[in-house]
Amino acid sequence: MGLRERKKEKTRLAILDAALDLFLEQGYESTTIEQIAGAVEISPRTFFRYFTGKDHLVLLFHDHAEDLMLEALAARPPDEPPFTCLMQANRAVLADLESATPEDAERFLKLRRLLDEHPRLVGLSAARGAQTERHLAEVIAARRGVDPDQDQLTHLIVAFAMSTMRVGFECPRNDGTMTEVRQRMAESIALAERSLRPGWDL
Amino acid sequence: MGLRERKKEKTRLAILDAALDLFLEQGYESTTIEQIAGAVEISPRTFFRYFTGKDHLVLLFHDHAEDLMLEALAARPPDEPPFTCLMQANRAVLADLESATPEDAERFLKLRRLLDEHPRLVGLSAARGAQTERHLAEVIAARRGVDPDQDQLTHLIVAFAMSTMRVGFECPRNDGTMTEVRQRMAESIALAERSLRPGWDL
DNA sequence: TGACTTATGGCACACTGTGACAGAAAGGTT
DNA sequence: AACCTTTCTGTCACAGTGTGCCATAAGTCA
Repeated sequence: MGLRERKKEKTRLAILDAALDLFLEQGYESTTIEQIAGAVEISPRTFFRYFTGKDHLVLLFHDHAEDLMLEALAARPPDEPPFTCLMQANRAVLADLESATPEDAERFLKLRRLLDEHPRLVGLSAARGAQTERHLAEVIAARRGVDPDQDQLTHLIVAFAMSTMRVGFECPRNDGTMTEVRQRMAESIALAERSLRPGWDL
Repeated sequence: MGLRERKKEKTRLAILDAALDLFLEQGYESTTIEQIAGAVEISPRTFFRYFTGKDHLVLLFHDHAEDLMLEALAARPPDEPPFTCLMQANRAVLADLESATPEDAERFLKLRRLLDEHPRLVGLSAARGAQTERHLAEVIAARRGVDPDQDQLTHLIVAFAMSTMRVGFECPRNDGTMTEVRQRMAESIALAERSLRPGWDL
């Protein structure tokens, strides 16, 4: 990896970290791009070359999680029931989180605190989730051999799976440690699996 | 009702109708507030006195639906299982839709077409849905006698109910008639009810 | 070194959204 | 009718977001 790319990645993380701290200090809305750019000594114009906007900073994890889920899904045996697959994909995201560097773990926990404090960001998160839902629905529809535009069950399966994930991550305000998140997420998955009728997703 | 209020309501609907048509004609993003205001001959400033922004126009139905659901929920017997209640609340929204004036029905169908054509608006819709989910979770938590900040099952119940609603409304692209929407919605509710274990929500 | 590719900063611009203020319209009173 | 009060409206000013364009600076490679 050349100097150029290393420098870019460094700037990228510097922006992200500065932004997260500013958001937590003075709130999301009241933090301007100009302030973020100022904190890492770049021009506001350059900020937009790294991120599409303030929102993007909050959704980095969602981007990553979606990638992981699609990967995990592709790796599952084709005859595995769809909801089971999706739960495995959820666990894959969780596993990735646990194997993250301390820096990334800290970023994730900061993000979680941010979501707890700013309901608007939960909305943002949900909007991004809708996008992921569409992508997952494509894959699950293909697995089930149905047309994603016609089959409601496919969408219901994906929506339930995403709900499970969201509830595990967002819902009960926790003390903000990684193990706590792990527990909550596992609890949510167990709850969902126990709530559904066997074979409902076939 | 005085002249003043009648006039306001007229302007309100004029803005809404003009906006929906413009959105469908030239797309959501490429329609500016200035154009909408121009179409109904008001100043852009006045637009913001009727609606908080372009988004608000798309979310009027969601506002209404949330009100209906909260009302319906309050009217259900206190010992009814939570998910059953929520499904009844969903049906209440559907019933309201069916008893709507032809004008309102047309607005709703235009909105649906809009959502089909603009994925970003689906995200918007999901963000608004997250807000409704929080409100519903408060009510359901109270019903179940638990702390909404601690109980995951409450959030899962609400999330599943909202998923059911969303899938019924958004998912399979239909031909755009009111009876079609009714069928899809009923199908989605039936699907959800059949998928869950009896007593899972207690 | 010199020629190249790419990143950056500055500028102009369109759009959204809000506060402040002055004038117009509606409502009520005598 | 004339009057005052309340509410709505338009104009102006302003901060913030986000994008296209172009010159310049920094990195890459021969």
